[in-house]
Amino acid sequence: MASRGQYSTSQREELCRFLEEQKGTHVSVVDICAHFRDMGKPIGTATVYRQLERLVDEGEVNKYIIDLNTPACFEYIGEHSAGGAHTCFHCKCEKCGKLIHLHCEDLEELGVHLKSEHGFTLDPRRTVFYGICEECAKAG
Amino acid sequence: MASRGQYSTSQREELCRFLEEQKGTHVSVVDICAHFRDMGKPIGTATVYRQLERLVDEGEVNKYIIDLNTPACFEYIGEHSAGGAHTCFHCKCEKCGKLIHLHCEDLEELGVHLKSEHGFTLDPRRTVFYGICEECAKAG
DNA sequence: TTGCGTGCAAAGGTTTTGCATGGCA
DNA sequence: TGCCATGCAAAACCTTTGCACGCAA
Repeated sequence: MASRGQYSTSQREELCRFLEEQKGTHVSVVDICAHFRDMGKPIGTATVYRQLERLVDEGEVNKYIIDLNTPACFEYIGEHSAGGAHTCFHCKCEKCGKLIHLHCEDLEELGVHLKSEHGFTLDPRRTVFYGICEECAKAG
Repeated sequence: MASRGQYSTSQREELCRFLEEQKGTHVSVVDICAHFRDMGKPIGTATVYRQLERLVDEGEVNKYIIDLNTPACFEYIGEHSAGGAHTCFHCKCEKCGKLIHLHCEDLEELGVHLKSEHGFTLDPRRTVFYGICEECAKAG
């Protein structure tokens, strides 16, 4: 969908391309800026934020809020994919602080269950599972 | 269980009492500070943050993040459920802010799944499902 | 030419931290 | 007495905003 009355700039193009390449992971604004700086073609932070906001509105990108004091994560999910928008879940280790991204089909059940049994519409983008990761559990 | 080697101060006592009185709603750090300032017995912002952090660790208080650029919300949820009896999950409505307590057997599966499939030990006390509650969903 | 996009710098607001003081046990 | 908690102020942090310039259409 062509944006209504909005321009397509080289920065936007490159940002989109980069996000698509990262499909499956997420990146923070800092990551993005660092990438383009390293490429020798820096993009202003404000621009990145503004374009990401548009992309989120357009449904091409998901924004994840892990917690305060952790920069937001962004993930490309494809063209305003009405139907199969595939969002992922997050686990945050309370010990080491590591963030784990889960693309797990079984977890979709959770949303279904909450909806049918409890009438609650889960928002996976805001939901974070807290606990202890495998390594920390082994370490004691 | 007395906190291990930690003191109980008047600030902590008063903060706890205030939070208990607010049970069912959520308050921000700014709300808390304003309350005690109005009472003529101000408590430093840093102290409030530090005590809240302890209370969250102890499982007596939940911390909610509605979105970045909105101060975090805190809510008293009761004494440390130490023994573990039945763990209670929480759903937070992003629209009306309502907190829903779920005592649901089926949700125990979530912990089992995360453990067996992803090696992650879920901490139900700190995990909050974000989304839209039934009423708000109907209201559109 | 029109007006949106960019980029820099500064502001905005929340949360954290350093350090000296005060209070609990 | 020893150690933790407090409080102030400053720092750190992410994110937003103002404004002049540049570029797409």
